[in-house]
Amino acid sequence: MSDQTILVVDDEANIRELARLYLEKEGYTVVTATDGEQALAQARQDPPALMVLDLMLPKMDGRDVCRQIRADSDLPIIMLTARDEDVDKIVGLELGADDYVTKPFNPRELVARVRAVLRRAAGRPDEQREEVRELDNVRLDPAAREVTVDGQRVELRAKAFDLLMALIDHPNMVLSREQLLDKVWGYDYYGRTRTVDVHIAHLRDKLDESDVTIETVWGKGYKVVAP
Amino acid sequence: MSDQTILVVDDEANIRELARLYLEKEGYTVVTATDGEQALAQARQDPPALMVLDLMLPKMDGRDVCRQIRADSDLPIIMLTARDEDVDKIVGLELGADDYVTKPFNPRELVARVRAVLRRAAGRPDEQREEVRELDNVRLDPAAREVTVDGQRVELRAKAFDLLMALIDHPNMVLSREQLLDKVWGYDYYGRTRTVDVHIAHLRDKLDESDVTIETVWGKGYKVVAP
DNA sequence: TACGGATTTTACAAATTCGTTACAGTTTGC
DNA sequence: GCAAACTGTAACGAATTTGTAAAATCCGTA
Repeated sequence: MSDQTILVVDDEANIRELARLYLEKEGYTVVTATDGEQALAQARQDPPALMVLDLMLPKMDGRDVCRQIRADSDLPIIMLTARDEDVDKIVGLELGADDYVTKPFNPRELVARVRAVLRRAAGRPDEQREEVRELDNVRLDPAAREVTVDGQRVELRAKAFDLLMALIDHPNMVLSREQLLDKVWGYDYYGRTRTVDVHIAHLRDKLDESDVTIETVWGKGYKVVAP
Repeated sequence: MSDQTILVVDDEANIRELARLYLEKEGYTVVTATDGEQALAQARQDPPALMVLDLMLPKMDGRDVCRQIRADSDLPIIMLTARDEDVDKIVGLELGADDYVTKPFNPRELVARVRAVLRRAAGRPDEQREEVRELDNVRLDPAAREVTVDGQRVELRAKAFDLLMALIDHPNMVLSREQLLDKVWGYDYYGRTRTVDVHIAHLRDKLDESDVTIETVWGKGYKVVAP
């Protein structure tokens, strides 16, 4: 999660500040630009981890900024658009943005999408988010949704699989029940945090042949460790 | 679940009581206000963990209450709205509420949303620096919540861990018991300062293999030193 | 609609931590 | 040296957190 920089590009100050407020609260570093040229210059000079880009901008339209960026980079881009915009063109071939949020937007949704896009992009430069994870003798294949221990297939239920993936993506890092709910169940999940415990128990049961263990960090959450 | 207070603001008594009934059943403490001014006063004087706020209120509209609160605080707010209200504005830019429930509402849904919003709010607690600290042969990793001495894992309880981190962030500097209570227990902690002593003793016990020692500065506090 | 597995909630026991207190031991100022 | 102030620490009860089995609910499929 090493602090990632988000470049927010919008000509309205209150939108920039709203985005800043929520993104910084989430631990991101936020830099801003007010027009297209500035955005391009900024992105070139000090590439952020992701760009939030308004479609309508002074000096250079958001479309053009997006195209220029896409001409030579995979920098993740989330477009801010009007509700009646043709979304297919934005996210599709023509512009190639990674996602979009319609204005006026719910800042929590923006944060969720930023997180999702970054997660997708995280392993992308060479590999996909579908990349196979390996931790010690545990191997997790997202595409096949298959987990093996020492090459031996282990059957996991859907939630257990996602939970293991969330944990294994941050080995040796404590993840709180809240974080796990956000990652696995979604940020808008309405349920009890104890649900996590039950799935952890199930997972431990399934992984008892493996060298990977899920440790309880008392009062904080869980983490996965390999000896 | 350290009992959390919910402030329910609505001018209709039966709505307040319905909300109270269900929220109290869930273990929350409920206080109420009947108009906007009262709500603001109440929220300022004794901040609740979350506010359930009707959009239409006497004296001061729910919108204004929400804006005023948002002007200087992150207090979670759930708005009660009519079904045909423009939800984007409420949760989005304009008001910045955390969630909304349409009237007439299903009390169970209200409870679920309260729970979810509180969970999200709890998920973003104290943002300490996540960098690894090292002092002599002691290494402290906040993300893993792991301390090692000469590479050897040392198990610390939550409070001991936080205490060590607070001390190690200011090596050679005397920190008073009050300062430590502020940093580790939070500025609003109400308790004996001697509690610190007990945890210091525990920490010394755990760190006896290390070169780092916690010195008592008589009448002043403690400091951590490395030879 | 009934069935069956997956998921979530619930309930309770067990484990663990925490704050306080009490008292012995230390240090300081005089 | 002596009293007062301060600190170390063991012990204990209370509160919190966790593990887990069992019940309840959800959900897709036959």
